[in-house]
Order: sequence, then C-alpha cells, then structure tokens
Amino acid sequence: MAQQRRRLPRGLGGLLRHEIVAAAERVVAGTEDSRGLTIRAVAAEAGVTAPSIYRHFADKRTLAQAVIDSRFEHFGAALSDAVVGGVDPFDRLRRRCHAYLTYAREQSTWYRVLFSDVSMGWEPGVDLSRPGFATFNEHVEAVRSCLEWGSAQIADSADPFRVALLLWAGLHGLAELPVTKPGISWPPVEELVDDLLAALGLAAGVS
Amino acid sequence: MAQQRRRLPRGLGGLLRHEIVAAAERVVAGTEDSRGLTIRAVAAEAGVTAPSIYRHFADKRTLAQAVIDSRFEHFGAALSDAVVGGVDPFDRLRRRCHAYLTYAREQSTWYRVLFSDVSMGWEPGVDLSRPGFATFNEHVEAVRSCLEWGSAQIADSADPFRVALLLWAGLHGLAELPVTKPGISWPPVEELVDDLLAALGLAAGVS
DNA sequence: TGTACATCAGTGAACGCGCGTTCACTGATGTAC
DNA sequence: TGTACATCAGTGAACGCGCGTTCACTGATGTAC
Repeated sequence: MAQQRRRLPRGLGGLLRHEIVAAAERVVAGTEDSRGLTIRAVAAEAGVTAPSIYRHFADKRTLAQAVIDSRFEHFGAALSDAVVGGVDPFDRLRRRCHAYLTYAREQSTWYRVLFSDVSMGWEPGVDLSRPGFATFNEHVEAVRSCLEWGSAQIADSADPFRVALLLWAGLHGLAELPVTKPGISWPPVEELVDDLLAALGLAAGVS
Repeated sequence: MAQQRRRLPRGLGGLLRHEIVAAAERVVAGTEDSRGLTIRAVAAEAGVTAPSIYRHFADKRTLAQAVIDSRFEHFGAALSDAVVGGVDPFDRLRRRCHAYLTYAREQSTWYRVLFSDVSMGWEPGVDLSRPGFATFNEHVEAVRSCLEWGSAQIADSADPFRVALLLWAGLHGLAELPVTKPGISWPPVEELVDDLLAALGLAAGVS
C-alpha cells in the first residue's frame, strides 16, 4: 500500500501551538482573573483571528488546560530552581518557600488561577501526574528532609505529610491574602514565612 | 412651602431590596464562582424580571457590593457566635478557627468570593469600617488575648498582629485548598488547625 | 363614603455587545513527476 | 529545471446566545377632597 508521507510542519512563520499558549499566559497575566481568558482575546494577543485557534485546540477548555499545565510547570520549575545552592534541608526548604511567595507576588493573577479557581482544580483521584501534583510531592519531600535532618532535636512523631500541608496552607494565605486584602498593612511575607517555618520546627535556629 | 408627604412603602407583597440580596446569595452559593452572579440569574431566582432589579440597585456593581457586605456580616456573625461558651481565650480562639473552617466548607463558593476574588477585595486605605475589616480586628484581638493570657509561659515578645496574620494565612489555606485541590487526601482540617494553634503558642497544652 | 388622581414596583420588548464556534474560502508552500 | 497539484494555516463572515441596561408601559395601591 502507498506509504503516506507525513508533511513537515510549514515554515517558521506558521503560528505554533506554543505561541498561542504564550499569548494566553500574557492575556491572563494582564487581567485580574481568568474571566479575561477568551478565545478572542488570546487570538488578538497572538496577532491572529479567532477561528485560527481551532487549528490547534479543539475548544476553549482544551486551550485553558494546556495553559494551566504550562503555568504549573513554570511554577514548579521556579521552586526547583530556587533550591540550588541551599546548604542544608532547612535552607533549601526556606528557599522553596520564598520562591513560592515571589511567584505569587509577581504572577499574582496566575497564582490565583492555579490555586483558587475551583473549576480548574485537580479532580479527585485522576491525573495525579499533572505538573502541579509533582510539585506538591517535592514540597512534601522537602519537609520530610527537614524533619529527618533535625530528628536528633525534634520529636520524630511529626508526620511530614501533615506538617507539609500545614506549611502549604500558611504559604497559600501569605501568597494570596496580601493581594486580595491590600487594605491590611502586611509586613514582608518573607519574614512571616520564616516565623512560620520556625514555629513548625522547620528552621535551623529552633532548639 | 408645601410639605411633601413621604409615601409609605407599598404592601408586603412588594419586592424588597433584601429579597434581591437573598436571591443573589443563593445564586452564587449554587455555582462555582462569582461568574454566576448575573442580573438575569438573580432576577429569575427572585421570581422577577431583570429590569425590576434596577428599582433597588443602580447597577450590577452596587448589587454585588451589597451582597458581599451581607455575606461578610454573616461570616463575622458566625465567628462571633461560635465563641459563646468558650472557657478561656485559648478555647475561644479555637472555636473561632473551627467556625472559620466550617463556614469555608459549608459556603465554599462564598468563602472564595469573599477572600480570593481580587475585584471584590478591600481597597487599600478606604472603607476600613466594612464588615470584613471588623471581623479581622476581632481575630487580632482574640490572638492578643491568648498571648496575654499565656504570657506567664510564653515570651511576650510575640507581636499579636503578626501572629494573627500567620494564623489567618494558615486558616485561609486550610479553608480553601481542600476545596480547590480535592485530589490530595486531606486529613480533617480541624485537626490541622489545632496543630497550627499549638505550633504558634496559641493552645493550652503548650508548655 | 365615593371618586379622581398621583405614585411607583414590576413588566415586556428591545438595544448593542462580546462571547464560543462554524463554515466556505484563500493563498502560500512543499511535492510529484 | 518546470509545472500541476495537494496540503493546510490562517481568514472573513456569520450564527445563536446570554449579558447589562434602557424605555415606555401597566396596573395595583394609597391619598386628597
């Protein structure tokens, strides 16, 4: 039977899927919430007409999912990059937390879309390999390393998973509340998260 | 000059402003986020046509503000009611925190609208008398009472405002993340917040 | 007490808009021979 | 090398929809005399 030759993608001038995702990322970053993510706005940002989006994504939902996956990967990479150069588990965890807050401050709209938008959250029991879940697992492991490293001093009854959830909960509040409630005079959140790490027995200075 | 008599409001059958607000509360509670809050949906829920909303509210923004104020009052009242019967500051703060999580669980859509919706947040420097701010002040005072009550045991260098922010941040995470990230197997958040209170020196059992 | 009238909450139709999506098309590009 | 053709990313027009909002109206109700 005749062997169907696969065409190469057309020239570099062709609009790539990646460029649409990048345009969508900019659209959301430039607004207050995910309401701004419309096919038409993404197309305009990409310099293209709206129907051409459908050459690359079946519908709006598929596009949104692709953009969210991309942002979760970017977020996870920012946290992983931040630990480079950390001298011990406490220091590495602290760097992760500070990077978490930096991302939330600099990409505040995206942070809220990733973590406060229920229609875009992780479904229970499915898709645990999604980028966001991998990042969560790294967070739990970072906490476990601290608890094990400091086990000579701290009662080893502490459950790393529960401590990690508690730390994450605090991080989430420090990431989001200064943005949504700017009427309160927040101290630097980096100081607050350092206090939280100390309170949870996840900092070096705790005896 | 002729004294203009003010008409009494028409009969009880007349549609009251309060009924529209209540309808709007139900509309949002029945959806995933504040996108569902439309003039038409509120009117339908109230059993009325859309234009009649404008007899009571200048525009959609004014209606949304009224509903949010109402929900903040309801939220604050739930927290205040919860402390009744508390035997000491630690117990009263713990009851407040549990009521916070209960509200977030039972009214999860409204919780996210009140605390994660940036377009509806408190503006910096204005309207500090809004119901939500009063509730925040009560939260800080509840933490202050704990720190003062336990001052014989705990170093009094702890700043109640900062500790209150840290506790609030943790509460916010425990309130929101189990809803937006149900793929993680969360332990009961009441247990987690008890751990957090202990870690922050805001529980009775801490030596 | 009776009647004409002022009041006004709610109605029904309509507007202009932005949305997601579809459809037939165009025109540049790579391929077959 | 030259030409006819297949491919396909992107276009322009159009659709049906729900939105916020407006407008003239209706009809029940309370008031003045």
